[in-house]
Amino acid sequence: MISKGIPRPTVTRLCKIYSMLEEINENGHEVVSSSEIGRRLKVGSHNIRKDLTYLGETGTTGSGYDVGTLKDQIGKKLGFHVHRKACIVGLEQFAVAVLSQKKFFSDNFSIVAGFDSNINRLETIKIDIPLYPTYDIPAVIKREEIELALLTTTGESAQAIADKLIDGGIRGIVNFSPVVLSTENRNVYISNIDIMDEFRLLSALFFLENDESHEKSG
Amino acid sequence: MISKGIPRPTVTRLCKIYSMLEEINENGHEVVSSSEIGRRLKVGSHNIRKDLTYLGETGTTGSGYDVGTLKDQIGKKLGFHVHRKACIVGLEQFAVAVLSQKKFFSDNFSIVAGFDSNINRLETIKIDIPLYPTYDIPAVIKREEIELALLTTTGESAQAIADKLIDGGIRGIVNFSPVVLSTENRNVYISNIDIMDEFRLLSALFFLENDESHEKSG
DNA sequence: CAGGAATAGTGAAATATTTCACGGTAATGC
DNA sequence: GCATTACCGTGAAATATTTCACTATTCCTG
Repeated sequence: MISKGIPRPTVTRLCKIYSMLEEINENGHEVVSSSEIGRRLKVGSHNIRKDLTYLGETGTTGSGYDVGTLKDQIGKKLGFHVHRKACIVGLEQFAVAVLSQKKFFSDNFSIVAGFDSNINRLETIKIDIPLYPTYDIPAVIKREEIELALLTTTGESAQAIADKLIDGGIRGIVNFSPVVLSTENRNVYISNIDIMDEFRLLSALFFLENDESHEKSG
Repeated sequence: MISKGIPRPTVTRLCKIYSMLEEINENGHEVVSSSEIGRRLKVGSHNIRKDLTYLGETGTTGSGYDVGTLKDQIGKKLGFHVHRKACIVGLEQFAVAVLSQKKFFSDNFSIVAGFDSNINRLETIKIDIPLYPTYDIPAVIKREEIELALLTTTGESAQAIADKLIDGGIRGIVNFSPVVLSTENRNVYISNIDIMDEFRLLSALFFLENDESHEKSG
């Protein structure tokens, strides 16, 4: 029983490491060290090695990790070998931008449905995934066994849409609308992404940096 | 010396609380309790109250926080009273979607410049902010005293763009390209946002949830 | 204005996470 | 094949963060 309760920060880093390994692999490198990974992620190599211990027997050599093997091990541990279906709700500019990226139709995920409350938009958009009105959300989620959703609607409708998604049995929602979604349902994971919040966080960080260096000398 | 070294998780939550307070304020509510905030953020009320102690004398009553006052206090502590200029690099669909949102031109931030390596695109886009080619990045950043950047280019050019931004003296970068940016410069904060990574994280979380509930009973 | 209910503030305890230090293993060079 | 170097794995120590328990304050009701 080596593996048990992987800490959340570790899971987050493993996901990033996985992405990085894909990238490294494309560039033709075959081995990578914990310090190299750490440098890229701005995290100590200790931390990376610790993270990797949660994979069980990491099966690595005494001189770096084999990129392909490590990627597979992370993938197996975190379930990336299971292909998952996703949908996108809200079909305005932002959604179109996302849908134009090929990677959302290969790899581990594929977007298999789009929803919008504006029926007219469904007909004018030229995308080769099936499009539905939002009232069909629960039915389509169930029928297609969709597990993930990318929510790009306005703040006003976001919570109602989320409720529909959850009603259909969605497992994860990436929320790009500017409101914080909430649900009592413990089976659903929600990731709220808000550019304005990111701006705020960054500006707070460098603001506090100055602020706190004052206080150190006081 | 009540205030000192606010923990990073606390800063992150305070930013979210700030956004939430703006929202609550619009809906006309005047007071809010720690448990209400916690419920929305999926965090314990203890945690919220602890977070708020970092504001110094929070000056609240024994029955909830005054929404406007609390917002101002967070804003003052995190530096949101200082208006900051931002720029956007990469002017394709995603950028257009962002630029159509009014909030990026009011409040605490304003986008005052756009950059793209494709000179032709600069002329065809109809947006009322000044547009420049990417080689002008350092000069414009310095001249306009831009502190934040939203990076929406492809992965290939992202790091080179980031270097230019940093060269110009940028303080924070929100990176929407799919590569993890890195810099040795300790004065620059970078937030990497990758939708694919979010999908991975969410799917890992619910995958592990099942996995770990097995192990509990074993 | 007294009693009860709801809520904030906070030091201390409990937990979680990161960092460290060091033993051990594989490749490299002589 | 021996020494050197670069690296991983990991329990233990150090830190950071969250949770708790309890006191004090305000509001509400009668």
